Amino acid sequence: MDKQKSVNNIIKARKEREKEYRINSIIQSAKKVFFKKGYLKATMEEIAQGAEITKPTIYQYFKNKEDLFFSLMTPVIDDIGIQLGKIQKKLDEGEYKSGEAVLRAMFRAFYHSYEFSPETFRIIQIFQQTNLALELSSEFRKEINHKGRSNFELGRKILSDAMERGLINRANTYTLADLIWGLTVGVIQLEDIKGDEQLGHRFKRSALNLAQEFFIKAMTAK
Amino acid sequence: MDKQKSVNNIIKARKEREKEYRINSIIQSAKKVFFKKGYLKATMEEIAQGAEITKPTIYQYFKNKEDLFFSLMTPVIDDIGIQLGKIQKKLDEGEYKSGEAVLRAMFRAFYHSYEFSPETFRIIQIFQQTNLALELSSEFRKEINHKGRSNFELGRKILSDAMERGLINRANTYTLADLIWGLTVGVIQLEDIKGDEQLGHRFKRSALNLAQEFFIKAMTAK
Amino acid sequence: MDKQKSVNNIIKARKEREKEYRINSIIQSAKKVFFKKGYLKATMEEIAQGAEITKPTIYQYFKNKEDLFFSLMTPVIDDIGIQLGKIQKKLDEGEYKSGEAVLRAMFRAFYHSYEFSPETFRIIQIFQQTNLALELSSEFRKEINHKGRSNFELGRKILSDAMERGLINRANTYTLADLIWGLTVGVIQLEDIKGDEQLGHRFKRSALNLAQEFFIKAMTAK
Amino acid sequence: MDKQKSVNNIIKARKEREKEYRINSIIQSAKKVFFKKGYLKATMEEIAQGAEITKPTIYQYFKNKEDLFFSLMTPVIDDIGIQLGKIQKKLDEGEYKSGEAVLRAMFRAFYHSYEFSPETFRIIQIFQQTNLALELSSEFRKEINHKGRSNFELGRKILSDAMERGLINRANTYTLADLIWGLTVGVIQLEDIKGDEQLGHRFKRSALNLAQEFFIKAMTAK
DNA sequence: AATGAATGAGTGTTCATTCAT
DNA sequence: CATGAATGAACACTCATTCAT
Repeated sequence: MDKQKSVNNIIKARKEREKEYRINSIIQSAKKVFFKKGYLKATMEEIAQGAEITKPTIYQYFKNKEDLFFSLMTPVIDDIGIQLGKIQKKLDEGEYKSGEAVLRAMFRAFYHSYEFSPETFRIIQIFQQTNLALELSSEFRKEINHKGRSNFELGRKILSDAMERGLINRANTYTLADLIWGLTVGVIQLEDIKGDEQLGHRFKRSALNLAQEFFIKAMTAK
Repeated sequence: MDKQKSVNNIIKARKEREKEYRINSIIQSAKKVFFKKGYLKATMEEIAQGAEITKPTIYQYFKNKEDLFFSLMTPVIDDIGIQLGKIQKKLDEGEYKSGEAVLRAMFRAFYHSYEFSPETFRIIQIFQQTNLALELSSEFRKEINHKGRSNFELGRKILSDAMERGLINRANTYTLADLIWGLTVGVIQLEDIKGDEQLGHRFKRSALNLAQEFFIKAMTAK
Repeated sequence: MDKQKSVNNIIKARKEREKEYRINSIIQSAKKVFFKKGYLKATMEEIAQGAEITKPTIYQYFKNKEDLFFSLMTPVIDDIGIQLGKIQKKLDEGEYKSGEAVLRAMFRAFYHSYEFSPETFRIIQIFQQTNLALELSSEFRKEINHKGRSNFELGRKILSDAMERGLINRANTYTLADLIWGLTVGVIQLEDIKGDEQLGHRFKRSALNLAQEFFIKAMTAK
Repeated sequence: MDKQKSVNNIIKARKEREKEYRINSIIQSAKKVFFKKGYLKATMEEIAQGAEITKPTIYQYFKNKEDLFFSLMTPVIDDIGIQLGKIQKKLDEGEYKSGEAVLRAMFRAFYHSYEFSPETFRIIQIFQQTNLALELSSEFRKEINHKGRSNFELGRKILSDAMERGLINRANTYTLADLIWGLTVGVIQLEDIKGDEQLGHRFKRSALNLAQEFFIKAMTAK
């Protein structure tokens, strides 16, 4: 009997794996399609084809197009939050000896998700655009906006703590946080576009690096 | 008979005026609607209503939705080109005494169109998004890309000239030009979004100013 | 110039006629299809085909499926209301010499719309069914329910007035009004079904007539 | 070995019981859902959930949605047939002393199923609607229609026998049978609708009672 | 026997675009 | 020149039904 039970468990585990695999393949395909087409132009049909399934199967795992889209966003935003949390902790523990280190870490927090998965990162941009234009059902909108705001506040906190500790120059933390985020997104976006046009791959990313250097220099200059 | 001819001319002139007026009202309405809804969500119907005409009339003056959209873009890109041209000229004539002045002028060149008409400026962002997603008919795409590239080259030229003259520090001009543009667009975009959420109006625009200050400081630091 | 104006008027009038014709052909087709298939099974496609147009054209004249459906209902309900109104007026003016005349008139008020257009009448039945099951947008639902109730109240008023005047026997007017309506609808419904099955065409309608006779006899019996 | 056999029988019996229990729980759930939603809006999913099983299990016991639906109908129709059969028998045996008693019994035959289970009764109404609209597979349609007709003939027979015996006035039995059935269904239907709108619960059912009184009075009047 | 998963076939609705007037 | 009217092509989403396990 125990044997039977363990066989059942094995089957159950396999099914679980397959389910996760399925969800994952949908997510991967959705990422690609949303990335390539934007929210509105992306069709469930194309996403399904990319995942090698049929449309209705998507609806088995995701309530609707919005739900699917937001499922892509959440991990990125969460990831940024986690990275920022780590910085805050290290800062609290006095592990940063220079403002440069703090700022570099912050930039990396944002840049991290992009490096790991540029497609996913651009989902955020698409959200920012979509957010302006579409009436997204507030259910998800609220959640996302909440998380976004919470990340923003975390960033501000880090900056103001770093100021308290005399690691970086004083400035309006709202403005600063905006600047870092806007700069990162704007430059990445531009690079994406240029990348599409094959206009000099080797220069990609260097703009962002340069931006950081300038930013850091300015914020730590005596 | 001469009298008749001149009457005809007057009528012709009026018709011309009316035509321009009509085109202009379409463009103004299109600007608003594209701004508010993005390219895909914008409908010809809504644009027509805003221009107080009916849908088919738009097609009298614009080949299709794309054509209309690009008609909005061109002046903005041209405007930036003109501003950059002026800077180049002043630079050639040795009128800039400091790197700060040059860079400030460059930022203003980009920022100019936004300040003058935020709606129009955002059309460019929408284009950047759309460009990635839509299969835009290459006819316009080429034209726009050509102009964009030409602006980019103009910007690079200004930067490298300024370096030659020892006004700003040496750096990769490709990267620098990207940085200025990406930073401007990214921060404006962010401010637009935040503006929608009413999350602190007074901080708007200051992020962009701060970014410029940092940038200038770093590029002119000894 | 007057000539031109009158020509324009003629054209305008023709267009008006054509428009009404179009709307009418949609309504006729919708009637048939809703009648044949019921609300849910009826498709906009089939209605369009019946009207010899394409689907989107329907949406030029009707907001959506519901709107179209209710557009069919309203006239029938209104017609009944008008018929009842006439009865009330004649009753007020003392024109009915017997209870039999009043009741016969009431039955005819309901039966009138069926005789004139059985399809349209059955729409009401479909509404009653649909009303139970579907979440119809309350906008229309309210309007219809209001009219229905108002007809019901009108019927009750006639009955109670007739009682006051000693024309018919006293009874609960709520119950009576329900009875007349339920009986009419129920019998017509049954006849429709039987008619479909070709089970004795000559008996059709006689059931309703018989029901009326019984009803009248009972209500006017000493 | 006999022991084993009897154990097997016990198990078999249990399985049989469980199977019946399962079928019954599906039927109960289906009744509720069809009642609430009508044939088309009712989903197999919701029926399954109500029966605390999953969709495919339904297909173990019922060929398809239609089959399930008709499985609900048959008992109601049979019940009416049984009630009518009893009346016929009593009539044959001369147990009815008055026409009133016969007619009252007939009404009760129809009303019986409604009183016992309004949900089940409304299935019949839904069938009448659905029958008109859907292309039901003729297999079941025939069976149902046969039973329906047979009930109808039974009703006619009772009426004509009662006429023969001088218990009720003479009239066309086809018409009369239609009238009784149409009246019952129509009034119940109306009451159901009104019940939903909470428009006077206490008046419910009284319309049907009143209808019966009128009917009886008219059929037995000298 | 029961189920998780998958899917084919459909349906209402929207919108850029065209055309006769 | 302007427009009322029409339409082809899409697309999100649903559901009865099947199948491997």
